[in-house]
Amino acid sequence: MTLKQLEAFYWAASCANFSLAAERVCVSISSLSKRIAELEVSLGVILFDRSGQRALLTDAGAALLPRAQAMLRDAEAIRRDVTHDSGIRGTCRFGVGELTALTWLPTLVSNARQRYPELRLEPSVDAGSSLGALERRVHDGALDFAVIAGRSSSPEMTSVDLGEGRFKWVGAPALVGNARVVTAKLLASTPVITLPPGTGTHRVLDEWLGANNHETPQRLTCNSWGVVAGLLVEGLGIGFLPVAWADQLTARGELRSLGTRHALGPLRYAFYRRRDDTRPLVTAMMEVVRESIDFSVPGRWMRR
Amino acid sequence: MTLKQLEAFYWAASCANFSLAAERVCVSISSLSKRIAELEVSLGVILFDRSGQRALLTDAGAALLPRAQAMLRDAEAIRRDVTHDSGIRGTCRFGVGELTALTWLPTLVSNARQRYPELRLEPSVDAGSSLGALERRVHDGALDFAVIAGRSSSPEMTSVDLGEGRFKWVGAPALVGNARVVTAKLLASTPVITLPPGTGTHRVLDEWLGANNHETPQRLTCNSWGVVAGLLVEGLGIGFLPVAWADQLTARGELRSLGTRHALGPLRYAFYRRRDDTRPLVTAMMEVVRESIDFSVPGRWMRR
DNA sequence: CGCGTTTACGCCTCACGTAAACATC
DNA sequence: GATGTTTACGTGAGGCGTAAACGCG
Repeated sequence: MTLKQLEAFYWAASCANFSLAAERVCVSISSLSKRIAELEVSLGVILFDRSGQRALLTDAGAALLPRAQAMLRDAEAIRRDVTHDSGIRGTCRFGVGELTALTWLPTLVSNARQRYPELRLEPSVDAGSSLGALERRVHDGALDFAVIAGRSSSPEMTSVDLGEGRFKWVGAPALVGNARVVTAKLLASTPVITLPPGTGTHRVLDEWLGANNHETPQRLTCNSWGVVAGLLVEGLGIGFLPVAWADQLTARGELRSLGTRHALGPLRYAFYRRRDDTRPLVTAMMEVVRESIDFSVPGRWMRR
Repeated sequence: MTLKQLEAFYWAASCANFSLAAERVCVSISSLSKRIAELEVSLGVILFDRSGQRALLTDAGAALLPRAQAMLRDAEAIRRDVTHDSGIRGTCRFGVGELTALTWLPTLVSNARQRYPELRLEPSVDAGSSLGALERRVHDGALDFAVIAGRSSSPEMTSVDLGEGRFKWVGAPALVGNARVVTAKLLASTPVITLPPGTGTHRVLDEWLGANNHETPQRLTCNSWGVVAGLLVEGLGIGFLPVAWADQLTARGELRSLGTRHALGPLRYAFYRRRDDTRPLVTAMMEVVRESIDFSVPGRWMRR
């Protein structure tokens, strides 16, 4: 039994498949498989049930899992304490939505690089695909954490609230004319440009429509905030943008702000991580996220 | 950092020198040294101060020691629990005095072999050398434990009381004639045959002499109980033997029991182990010792 | 046939022991 | 010179990745 074997086993048991685990451990799938097989020989116990297509933990494997985790945690603690070093190094893969990517992600990367120079960051931007995609990738072990709108659905995940983003209704001056508010008539005559169903933003729209008893208007969706803003500026419909973006474009005269009876609900963001992943790396990154997150950034792509 | 490196480090730090540690780990001194050197490189810390003749723990090494021990303990616990196995295997080196060796040591070996068939026992009999020899060998790491008369002197050792052995004065019929008690006159005219100074038995004699205000008689010492008994039977002096031995030889008529005003003090035996050695192996062996120890065994060598 | 895991195999590193060298007392 | 540790070095096992094979859906 070696620490390498325990590490291979732990990640293989924690990730969706050996492939993802092998990436974590930075070895080939073949080596990962062999390390696990050797651990099984060493302990004289079968850890995975290979009868199916994917390897599943046996009871013995489930019994070993927490102990292996404890060993790895202790080993990490030794490296950290004896070396007098944060121990935050290696690779950190995380996911964010496109809105985050376009606003405070650069701040996050900058802060993280400054605080943990030896940490290699691999942000993965999920461009408005279905809401659960990032969460699933965290759950599968492909990502260390994700910043997502909404709360966790799986009991194996934990989410920590990070604050909320707010939106403002806007429309191109040429489209809305003298209108200053979003009326039922306006909604009936022009499409709402927003993100696709399944995204947090789309849900904000649904809730707003329900609260205002509006009929469902025609929707024009695109999975890119940049494109959404562009379409709005082009006057192809009305919609809402993050407050900072809306203010900037309104100040330039490219868009006009539209009032509403009820304000758009906020979009709450949360830090998602696997409940059983207690690595200091993830907690450290959560702190960096907390101090980097800022919904008032106008978005770099706008600074033409 | 590997478990092997931690193991090498732990035993090197716990034993008196690398030689003894290498025996524990069952590798050459060279390999042990290299493992430690590699651990130092891996952690980026010097663990031993090699300036002197013997390697001494540095502060960093002292900080690592308990953590390394914890890691090894956990690793052992995994092997034990996952394998559903006592985990008592390998080699157990221990020391006993000659009196023990001649009485209940066979019982101990038998019980231990029955209970832990995979455990290889290496008893080391200390034939009446100085009292501290066995204790020092335990302290140095050459032995896992020892059964010694008397209590621990070092704060790094713990001793657990195991019971007491009692003695009876005897003399050969031809020597003592009609005498039935040990008198000052008898002590003045004939030597006392016993173990050498520094042994627990010798101390029992000293205390008895003091309690009875006897002058120090002539002593004939030998580091072998067998020889002592033989000399007594041959009538070369008086002395005392473990009760069971004395009774047996008295019943055969080879010796005659001698009364005294004050009885000989008991010789208390204790199980000695290093305080910081918390291996289940040692505790398990202590249990076997407790159920094997029996001072009423007449001693196998007597069954001619 | 795709996906996930294992096996085959050549390569090369690394860990081992023997023996010599080194250092301290 | 005795004791204790490290270095030199040749050898062999074992861990690695590529690529092919296997097995389940």
